[in-house]
Amino acid sequence: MKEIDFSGCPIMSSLSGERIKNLFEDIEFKINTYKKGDIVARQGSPCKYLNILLAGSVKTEMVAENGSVMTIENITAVRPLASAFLFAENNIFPVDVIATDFCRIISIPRDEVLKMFQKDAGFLESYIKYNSNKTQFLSTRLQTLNIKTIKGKLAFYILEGLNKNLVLNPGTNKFRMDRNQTELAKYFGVSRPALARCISEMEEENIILIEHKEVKVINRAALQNLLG
Amino acid sequence: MKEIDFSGCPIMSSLSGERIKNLFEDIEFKINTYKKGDIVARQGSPCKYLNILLAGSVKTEMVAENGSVMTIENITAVRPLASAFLFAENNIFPVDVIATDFCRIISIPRDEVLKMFQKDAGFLESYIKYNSNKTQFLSTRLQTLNIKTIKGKLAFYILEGLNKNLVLNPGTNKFRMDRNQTELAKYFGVSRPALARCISEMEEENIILIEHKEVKVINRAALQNLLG
DNA sequence: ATATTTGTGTAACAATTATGACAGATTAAT
DNA sequence: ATTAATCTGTCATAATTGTTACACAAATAT
Repeated sequence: MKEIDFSGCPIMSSLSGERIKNLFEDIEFKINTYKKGDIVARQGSPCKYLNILLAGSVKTEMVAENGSVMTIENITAVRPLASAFLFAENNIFPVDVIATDFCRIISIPRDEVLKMFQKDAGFLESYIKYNSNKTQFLSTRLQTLNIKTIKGKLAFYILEGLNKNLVLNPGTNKFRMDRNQTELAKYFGVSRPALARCISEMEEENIILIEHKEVKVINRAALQNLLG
Repeated sequence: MKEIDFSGCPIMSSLSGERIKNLFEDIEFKINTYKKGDIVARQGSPCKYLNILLAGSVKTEMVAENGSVMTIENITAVRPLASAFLFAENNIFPVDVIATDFCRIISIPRDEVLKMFQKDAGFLESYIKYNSNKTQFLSTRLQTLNIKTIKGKLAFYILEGLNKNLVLNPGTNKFRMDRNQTELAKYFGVSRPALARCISEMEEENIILIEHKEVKVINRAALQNLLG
C-alpha cells in the first residue's frame, strides 16, 4: 500500500497513513491506467467499484441521443469517481467519464468498501460527507441551469468565482476562470457564439472586463440584477 | 415511539418496528406540524436536523432573485427532507420547502443521527443508499434540463413515464401524468403557453394524444427522435 | 521560425421561446 | 345547481438564442 498516495482525497483525508494502511489490509482492489481521450466509464454502464482517481484528470459529460454534449464536471486527482452511484438502487454511471490526461485509477469492489466501512467509522463519515457535498454540487448545477438567460448564467458563474476567490483574496474584484470560452459555453449548455455575444455586450455595458481568462468585475450590482 | 409510523420511509424501511424502537431509545427529537402553504424551510437556511416528513406532502422550489420559480420535486410522506445536506460541508437548504398539505415532520439533531448510525449499521446503509438514489434523481433532473427544446423535454418526460408504467402494465402505450400543464411547465422551467403550443403541435403531428392527464403515445419512434 | 491547431470576435438570418392577453373549458366549493 | 377558481388553447409580438460562416489572434508543435 505504500505506493498509493491518497493525500488530498476527500474520502481519505481525515485518515492517517497508518490508518489507511490498516484500512486496506485484506482488501481486494485493482489499479488501471488510461491515456488522454480514453473512456474510463460509459454513461449507462454499471458502477460496481469505488473508483478513485489517483493521478491525472478526467471530465464527465452527458451525451444526448443526437450527440450534443454537456460537460458536467472536470475532476483532477486525487478524487473518487461517481462514488454516489456505488450504493444506489440503479447503480449505473449517469455520465461518460473521459480521461483528459494520463490517469491512474484504483477500483475497489462494492463489498470490499462495505468491509472498510465496518473497519473504520472515520472513513464512513468522510464518505457520507463527500457524497453530501456531491449532491450540493449537482444542486448548484441545477441552479445554474435554472437561470434562463446566458447573461444570467455568466453573472452567476462570475459571482460564484469571485466569492471563492474572496476567501484567499479579500476585497478583490478579479478572478481567473478555470475554463476557456468554448468550455464555458458547454458548461452552460449554450452555443459558443451566443456566449461571446453576451460577453461583448456586458463589456460594452461596463459590467465586466474579460481578458483571456482574467475576469474583472466593474459593476457588481448589475451582475446581481442579471441573476433574475 | 409507538405513535410514529415510519412504514414506507426509505431510510427506515429495512428495519423492523422493534429495531426502530431500539434505534430511537435515548435519542432527542421534536415533531412539528405545518398547514398548507407554510414554509417548512427556506432556501439558504442552515440544515441542522434530519427532517422526516411523517404525514402530508411538500414541494421543493428554487427561487431566482426576480421571483421566477422552478419546482424541483414533490414529496409525499413518509420521506426524509434534504437528508443529503445534513452532513455536507456547507449545510444549507438548496431549496424552499413548502407544505402542500397538512404536514407532520420529525426533526432529529445531527449529532443524534450520528449516534443512531453507531447503534444500527442497517440504518446507516439505508441512509447511504437513499442519498445515493437522491443524487441519481438530481442527475436525471440535470438530464431533463440538458435537453434544449420543450418538445424534447416533453418526449423525455413521456418516455420516462411510460417506462415506469411498463413495470405494472406491460405493453401499454398510455400513462397518467402526475402534474397538470402549469406544473409541468414549471418542472421544465419553460412558459406555460409555450408548452401548450408544443403539445398541440405534437398532437397534430400524430405523435401523442393528451386528454386531461392521460397521455397516449402514438408514434414512439418520433418521441425518441425529439430527445436530441 | 513557421505551420498547425485551437480559441476568439463578429455578423446575418432562422428558429425557438417568453410575454401578455383573452375566451372557453374544467374542476372545486358552496 | 350555480358560482368561483383554476386550467387549457390560442394568438401576436418581442426577446433571446442557435446556426453557419468567416477572419483574425493565440497557443502549440515541428
